[in-house]
Amino acid sequence: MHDIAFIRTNPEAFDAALARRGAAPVAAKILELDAARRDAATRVQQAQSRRNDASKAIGQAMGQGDKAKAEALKAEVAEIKAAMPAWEEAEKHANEALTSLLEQLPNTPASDVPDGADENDNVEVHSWGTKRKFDFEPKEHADIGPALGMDFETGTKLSGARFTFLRGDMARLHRALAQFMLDRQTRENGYTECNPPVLVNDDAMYGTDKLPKFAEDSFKTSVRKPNDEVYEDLMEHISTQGWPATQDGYWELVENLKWEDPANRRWLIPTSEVSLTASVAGEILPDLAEPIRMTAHTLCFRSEAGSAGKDTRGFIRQHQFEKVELVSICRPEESEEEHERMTRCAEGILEALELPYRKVLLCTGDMGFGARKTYDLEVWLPGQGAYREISSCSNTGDFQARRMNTRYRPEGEKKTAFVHTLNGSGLAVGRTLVAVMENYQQADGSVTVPEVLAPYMGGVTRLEP
RNA sequence: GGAGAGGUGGCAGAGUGGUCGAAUGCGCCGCACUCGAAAUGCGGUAUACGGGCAACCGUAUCGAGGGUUCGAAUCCCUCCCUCUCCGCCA
Repeated sequence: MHDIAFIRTNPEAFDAALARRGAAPVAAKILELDAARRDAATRVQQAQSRRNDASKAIGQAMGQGDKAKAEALKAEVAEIKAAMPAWEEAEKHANEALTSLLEQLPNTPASDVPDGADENDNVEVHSWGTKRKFDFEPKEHADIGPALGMDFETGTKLSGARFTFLRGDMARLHRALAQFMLDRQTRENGYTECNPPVLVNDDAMYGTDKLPKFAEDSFKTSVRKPNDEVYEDLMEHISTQGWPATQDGYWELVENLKWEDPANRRWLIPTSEVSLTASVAGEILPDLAEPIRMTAHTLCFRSEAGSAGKDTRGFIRQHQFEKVELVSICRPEESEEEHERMTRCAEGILEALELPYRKVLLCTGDMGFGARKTYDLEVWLPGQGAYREISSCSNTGDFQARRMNTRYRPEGEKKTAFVHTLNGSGLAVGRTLVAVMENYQQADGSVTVPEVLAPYMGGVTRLEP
């Protein structure tokens, strides 16, 4: 969410910043709604003020036993009150219009983010590692996986496309990767291990800018309203609109009733960024002398609604996957440094696993909705002969903090200020498994286990067909 | 799932229709006393929005939302959450 005070004083700068992301100018519309909102609010407040004064006077008059005066004042208040609902409505409408406009606008990019339309305009910051020379044709993970316990067919049988069933040492290797990442981020990088809910409410999703714009990208639990509530809805409809003319019309009406209870539905988190970041929603944190650093290894769920036909083969793009997430909550002046640090913490995993990668600074056109600056880490996949995203580290500035109202008290200051929030993958476990398979594959179709994982593999050093 | 109790400031806790943004205590900040500290005394101590150069003023907020009323922390309705007991359960 954007700072309305900033837009008021810098409308051109605001439009210019959003234009870098390809958005049409909106500042004028925002200011118009803002002015309408404030005008209505002021009138409401003035009316309330007069009402409050009169009500106090009534209390005093009654205390002195002056009934006539009290009655006269009551009549006056009645008049004041008559004018209020119209302004209250006006304020409410302007407010809603303003909010629904603002919540659809992406974050403004940081000044050092390159302009660009899509991933082709991203800028490589550096690359690491040496691509292995193969004395055979390296295969894609999807080709060597099935013989090693990566069972796509059973996943599909149970749950459909984009679900996979891991067995044996393949499942163990997957677990080992997650364990290794989590241990590394907690023991060496100072993140606090967390185990958060993976089902969250609307507020958590909204605060981390996944709602309202990206509802289709997430799965949600559907909770039915109690039958008597649905019945009430039905009766209300019939009492206002009358009975449907035909039996079919009746069934259609029943079909179209809102059976879902929005208050009790939960979203399956698309990333534990949601749970970890929203854990500080609504709070005023002491002084943030040290950033709050949290990590969690969780399941993540994505409907992949916009990716039909993309990466349908293999383990790259699943509806359900695991990720070790990094989240930092820090002071505004420290977030850039924290962003670099967080990215380093993710890079450290790839380096420990000796997986070649490159670090990419995303251009304005490729950044996520809430980000003001993002680094992607792309791992080298020799089987595919391509770099593929394995981590994304974003600084959202105060964008999420405003949405979820998370503040801190700067030392020595009386006023609170919004925190900055950052999130990054450290790393996506499934894609790391893919990278290990493709980089550590042998001519006979086996895969050797990276050395750093030895403590987690119980003596298994190689996945054999 | 059933029965009951409850949700008030940083914390504890009073307040059941009026001058209550809210007693009191603790905590915290400042001042006084002191060589210094403790103890004591005095004063201060929520958040957001709007207006004002500012001092400051106005409005809202007592779990959330709605209602009654001239006026709601207080009365009514709905929901959420916490605690206790029973049941069930990994």
